[in-house]
Amino acid sequence: MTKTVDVLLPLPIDQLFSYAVEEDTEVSIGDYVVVPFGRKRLIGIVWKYSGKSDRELKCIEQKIELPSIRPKLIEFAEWVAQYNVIPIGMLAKVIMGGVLKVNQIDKLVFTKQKQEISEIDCQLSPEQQAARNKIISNLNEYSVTLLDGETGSGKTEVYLSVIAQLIKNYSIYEHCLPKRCHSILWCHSGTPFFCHPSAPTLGSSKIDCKQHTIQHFQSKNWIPVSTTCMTPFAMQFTFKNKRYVIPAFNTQLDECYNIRVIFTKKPVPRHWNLISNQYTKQLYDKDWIPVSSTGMTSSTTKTTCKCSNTKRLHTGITPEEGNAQVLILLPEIVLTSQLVNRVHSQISGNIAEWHSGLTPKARRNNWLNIANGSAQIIIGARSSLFLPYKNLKLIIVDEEHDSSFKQEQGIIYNARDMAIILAKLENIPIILSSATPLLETIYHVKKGNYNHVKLTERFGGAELPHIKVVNNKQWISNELFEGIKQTIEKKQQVMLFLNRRGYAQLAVCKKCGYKISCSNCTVWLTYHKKKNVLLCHHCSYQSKLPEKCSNCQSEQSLSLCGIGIERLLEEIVKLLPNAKTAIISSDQKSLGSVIDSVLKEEVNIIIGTQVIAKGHNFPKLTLVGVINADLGLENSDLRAAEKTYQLLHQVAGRSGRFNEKGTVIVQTNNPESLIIKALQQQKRDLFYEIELESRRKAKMPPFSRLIALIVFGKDQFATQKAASEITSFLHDQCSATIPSALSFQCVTRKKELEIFGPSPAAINFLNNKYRYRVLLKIHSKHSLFIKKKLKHWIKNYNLNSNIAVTIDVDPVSFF
DNA sequence: AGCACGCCGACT
DNA sequence: GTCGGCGTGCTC
Repeated sequence: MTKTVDVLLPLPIDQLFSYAVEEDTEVSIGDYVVVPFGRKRLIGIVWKYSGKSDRELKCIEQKIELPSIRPKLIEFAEWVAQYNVIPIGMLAKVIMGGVLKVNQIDKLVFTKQKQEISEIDCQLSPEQQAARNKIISNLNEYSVTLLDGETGSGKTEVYLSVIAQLIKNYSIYEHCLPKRCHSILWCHSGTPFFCHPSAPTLGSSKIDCKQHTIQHFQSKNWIPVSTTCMTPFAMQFTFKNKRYVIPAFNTQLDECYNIRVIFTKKPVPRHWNLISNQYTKQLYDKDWIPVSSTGMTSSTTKTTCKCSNTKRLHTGITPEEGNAQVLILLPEIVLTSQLVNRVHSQISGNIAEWHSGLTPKARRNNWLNIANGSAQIIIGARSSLFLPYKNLKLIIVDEEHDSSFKQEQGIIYNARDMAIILAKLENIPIILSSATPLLETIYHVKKGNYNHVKLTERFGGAELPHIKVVNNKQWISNELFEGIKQTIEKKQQVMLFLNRRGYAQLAVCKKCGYKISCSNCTVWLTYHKKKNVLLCHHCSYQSKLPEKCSNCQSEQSLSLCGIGIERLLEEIVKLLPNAKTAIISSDQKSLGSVIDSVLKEEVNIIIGTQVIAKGHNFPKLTLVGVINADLGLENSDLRAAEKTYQLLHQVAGRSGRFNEKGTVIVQTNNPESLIIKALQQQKRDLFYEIELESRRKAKMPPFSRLIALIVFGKDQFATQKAASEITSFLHDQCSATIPSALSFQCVTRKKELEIFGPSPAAINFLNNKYRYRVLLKIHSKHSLFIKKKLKHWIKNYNLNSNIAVTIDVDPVSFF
């Protein structure tokens, strides 16, 4: 009987496809294969062994010689797909990273970069040292640690130092290798002692390790094992005069891990083939990989291959089991290259960047480096979670509160949350770093689920800025104006923060009150003076500013209302004609040159939106002006308060570093609000406490779970109807009269689920489509039941309609 | 996702 | 008469 396997293909489908495996090809789970699909050929991943099929199956054409993906990644992908209600095929796409294409297989040649690991060259303060040690003491299993501290307290230094240590723990020094023996085994203390069956030669030849070699490995908790005797069924060895006997080799193979086998330059003994062929194959199947030392000749490599999975090493990829891999997740692409540079200057190791902005060549190279284990530090955005790591040992989520971790387009998932799941599955530690953690994180810290490492000292003893609150009556209040003037006179820099792009929020007719709105969406168009267009910030629709009102035809009646950063710049120039200004917003293509000119002090007033809140350090900046602190609170968003607080805190943190104490002037209409008070008095924890309490009362996350459904379509009536239908379907499914034996369950379910809506979305009409929202609030731990029902309903409903439904699990935005 | 098939309008 | 629009459906 021929073997059949289920293959996952990179298609937006929630389905696996079965294929037959021909006798002479050997595939196992996790391999990349080329399969015929329709009239095309595609690369997919062997996902599982398949059951019987009643149809004639096509055959797998070819196995691609790449390291197969780890079983945990399959588990993770399944989990993510199920939790977020994503078609599983979409995960094949992210795993393969857009690198594996049928017509480019020959390009998958890996160029090796060999780098020695060197010491970290930055000095940690005693506090940072303590934080580092606390984290390092617990690197062997799953744990979540909140690394908490103000901007400038050295969170990055601490985690980089942790990474350097971790990588060093796992790396094997070439110069430490003993010269005289054929092979040596090292296994991690605390793990069962198992040895590679290639060991028998050790029985007769003495291990001649230099003292410092042993010390080196012992200091890293590795224990040398020398075998004295070995049969296929039992093995003995001695360590520190104590004799260990391993009864049956293969029965406990599953438990082996953390064992390194190092081959020396000498050829592997001939009888290895004879004795251990089947066991070697088993080891390969269990993902044991020999670490070959450099200098091994190609003929030796071939000998090694013969006795195992013959094809694995043919691509020229040397598996490097010894490397540990660390993933640093960042919220935004622009931050990755900055961090890459910083890491390069502090740790030397193989660094790979990963985000959607890479060139195809870099993408391919980085992916291969990650897949074969030679990339040690991976700095990436959301999608890097799904890469086929070989030996992932630590995850760091920097700026963990940042809502950019929530992917809103295509597949909807929250990379921060999924990172925690991945860490749990892999049983590895994860560090969440932020000055203003998510409320959820604080909640878990309080409950004792997460560790808390706090840094309280800022770099160079810099003090927290002084925060003044001013009533928001003018765009630029007198206090702020005076502040700017004084700061410039002192030859320091000012940053003005206004979270609104463009020139004016909207154009309104003075005669009839008509407001110009987008023709595709129900939003007002924003006037951008530089481009001289009215622009829709949701669908990018553009139009010219009309001469006369399109509603009442009166000429010259349009008035521009509201202030955006372009207008703010104009006002500043009016007030301070000699000021040297720069503007930073997401409308610009390259931020780098602007940031450079700020650092070179060619600029003394920086005006910007959101983007300036993140990451950039300007040493000469001592005054931050928040033009309108209330902007984020306009929409009815569950997290509005939290997000606004985080943003303002983050912006305020830009002010005053090194030896200058900074000032922040906040203009607001609600000086008495909790957010502003907490910000002004620097009482972050009080804010969190009150906010948590209000969430508890409203039974909102983290005290419940939310799922948002967005129903959208071109026909308003049909869309509304579909939204009502899905709502009543859910009502029926979750509270209907069900046979009495199950009734208890149903009563619970009724209590467990609340359904709100349908209601027109905050932006009722977007991209030419009408939108309705339904919000589900789940009070139990498990939401899978509902997700399955939803999936089913959508699958059937979409068969004959123009209506689409997106399912947003744990929504972050609510428009 | 692609890429077919299929069923109706403006053209040599 | 046909070229071509994109609505629907399938891919092991």
